Amino acid sequence: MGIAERQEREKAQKREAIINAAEKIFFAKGYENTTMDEIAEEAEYSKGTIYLYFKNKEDLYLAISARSAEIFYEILKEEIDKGKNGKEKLDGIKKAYLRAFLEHPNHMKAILHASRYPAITDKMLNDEITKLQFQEKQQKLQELILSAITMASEDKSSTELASINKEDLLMTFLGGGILLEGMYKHMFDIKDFCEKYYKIKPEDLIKAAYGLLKF
Amino acid sequence: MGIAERQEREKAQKREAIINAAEKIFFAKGYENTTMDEIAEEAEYSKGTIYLYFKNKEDLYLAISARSAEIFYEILKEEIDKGKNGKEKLDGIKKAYLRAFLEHPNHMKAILHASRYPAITDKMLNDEITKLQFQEKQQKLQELILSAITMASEDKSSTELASINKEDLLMTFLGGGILLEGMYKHMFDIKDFCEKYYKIKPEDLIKAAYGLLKF
DNA sequence: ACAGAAACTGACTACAAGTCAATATATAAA
DNA sequence: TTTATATATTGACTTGTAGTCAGTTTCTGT
Repeated sequence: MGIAERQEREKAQKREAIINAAEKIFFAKGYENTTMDEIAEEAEYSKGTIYLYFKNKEDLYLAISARSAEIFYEILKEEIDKGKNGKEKLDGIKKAYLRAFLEHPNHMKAILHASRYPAITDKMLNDEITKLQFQEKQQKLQELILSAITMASEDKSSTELASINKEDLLMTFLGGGILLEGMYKHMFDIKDFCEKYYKIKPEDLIKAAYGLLKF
Repeated sequence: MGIAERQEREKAQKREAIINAAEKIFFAKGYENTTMDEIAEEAEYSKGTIYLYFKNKEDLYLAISARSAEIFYEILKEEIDKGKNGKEKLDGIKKAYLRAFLEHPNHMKAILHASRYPAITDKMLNDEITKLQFQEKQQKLQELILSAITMASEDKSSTELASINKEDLLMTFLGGGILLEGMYKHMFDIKDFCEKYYKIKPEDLIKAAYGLLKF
């Protein structure tokens, strides 16, 4: 039994090592200009081995995107947790976006770029495990943001926020995510997307998206 | 002289025809899944001919992006012009973004996707003609938005907007453009980008970008 | 020590971007 | 009208890279 566990651990470590090598090359040269041979060389494996751990080039890039999403989530959580009251927590969300882009430009780029590649989107929409992981993260993110909003709207000291509808605010973020190209392929098919993914009426999403551009 | 003019006109028409064919295939199958042979067949030319009109695949896609930017600009102008006062004109900006995404999803996608491809960005940054065209459009867009803001801030009826600093608002849009991935490649290298392109301090841009996420 | 499983390799295949010598067509000159 | 020159077009070819797979090496249990 110990052996099987060790084997699994080693496999995961090798996978990580390949992702590290790939990340290095991808970030330095860009997706299109990176060859699998280069990644293989950097990882000190043959190309065939890379394909034992990842279905194809896009799948490997997806792994980097997933890691990037994790980084963003951690920053978001950290900034929200830092806030002492609702208002501060909401400011934390904005701060997190900016910190993420300034401190981890390549990883944020990876998140935004993931949706470009058909195979990545396909896997996200059709592969059960990937889909579940994605939805789980998505939900954690929503809960985090919603809790900040809830606290802000219950916060007596911030009079202007107290009157704001919680669901509207959440939708603002979801709409914002779509406009920001978030990780979604289907941002463009807004009509379909609303119903399929968020199960809300497009009009409501549009209303929410308007909110994002409010100043 | 008449002949030379006709030749030029025909050349432009052929170019347009190729762009139309390419647009059809790209929008139907996506950039990666489209081959130059397919485009050539749709355009009823040989592949070699396509390369007489466009340097490469990315260059052809850039032409579609440019057309898309034109469409967006027209919608933006239309919605801003529709507004009777400053407040309505500002609302027009938001409406334009949403109309554009709902009515021309593929073209908006083309705008967002252009920055992904190295050769496209390269041409935008290094080819003098492309650069000039891009900056010209950029400026027209800025003027359009700025005029709406100016009018809004001078508008006696909208008390809340009267106090807002014009430059701050403009920067909010520029920052927003960056966050939205606009058409910019260098959105990610924020520090460099601020100084090179807009000649403003990053801190100011960040302040402006915060504004975008304000609710 | 051996058999079978698992991990790994790199030469090979398939496919698509981009090239270019050859060909066809249009224009100008004689 | 004929010929020469310029311009437009072609598609077979070259090149580069993603992805495969038959063969080899290494590990594990008996």
